[in-house]
Amino acid sequence: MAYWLFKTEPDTFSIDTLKQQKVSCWEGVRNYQARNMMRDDIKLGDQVLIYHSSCKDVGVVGIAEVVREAYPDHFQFDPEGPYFDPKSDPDNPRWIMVDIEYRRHLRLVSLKRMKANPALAEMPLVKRGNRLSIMPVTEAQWQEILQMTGQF
DNA sequence: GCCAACGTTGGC
DNA sequence: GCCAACGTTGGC
Repeated sequence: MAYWLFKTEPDTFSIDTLKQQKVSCWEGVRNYQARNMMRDDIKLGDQVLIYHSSCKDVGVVGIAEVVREAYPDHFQFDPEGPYFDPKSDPDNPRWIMVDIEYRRHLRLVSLKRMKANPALAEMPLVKRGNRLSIMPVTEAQWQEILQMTGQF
């Protein structure tokens, strides 16, 4: 079982939305590096940290679990939607998504605290200018972040 | 709203 | 294949 961190803007889709829906597809990833991780590495049962970006309280806010592995992201074929990609071929879809299921909220672990923690220095998230919306998390980093919530 | 950093595009 | 221009991300 592997660990991941998924970024989301809570104004669009938050941990609360996920809790309401229980299971949600993770559509709209339009970055090749992130896509390749979903395609090749993200497996059923993997654990996911949910991270809120571009908002007041930036940081890790909860946990989810992968409940469906990569399949075509149909939003790429919706010309009215925000994730439309006119260059994607329906017979060979360019973009994929996975489904995740809500597990629990966590007490916020802010980006500020994560940046200040030497144990997390190697996370892409805390490195300057990183824009990956999906990134791997090591077991040590996972444990450290859970510790930082003060809940465990 | 600003702007630095990054990925993508397209001319050559 | 280079690289400048452009658009987007995302913290602040």
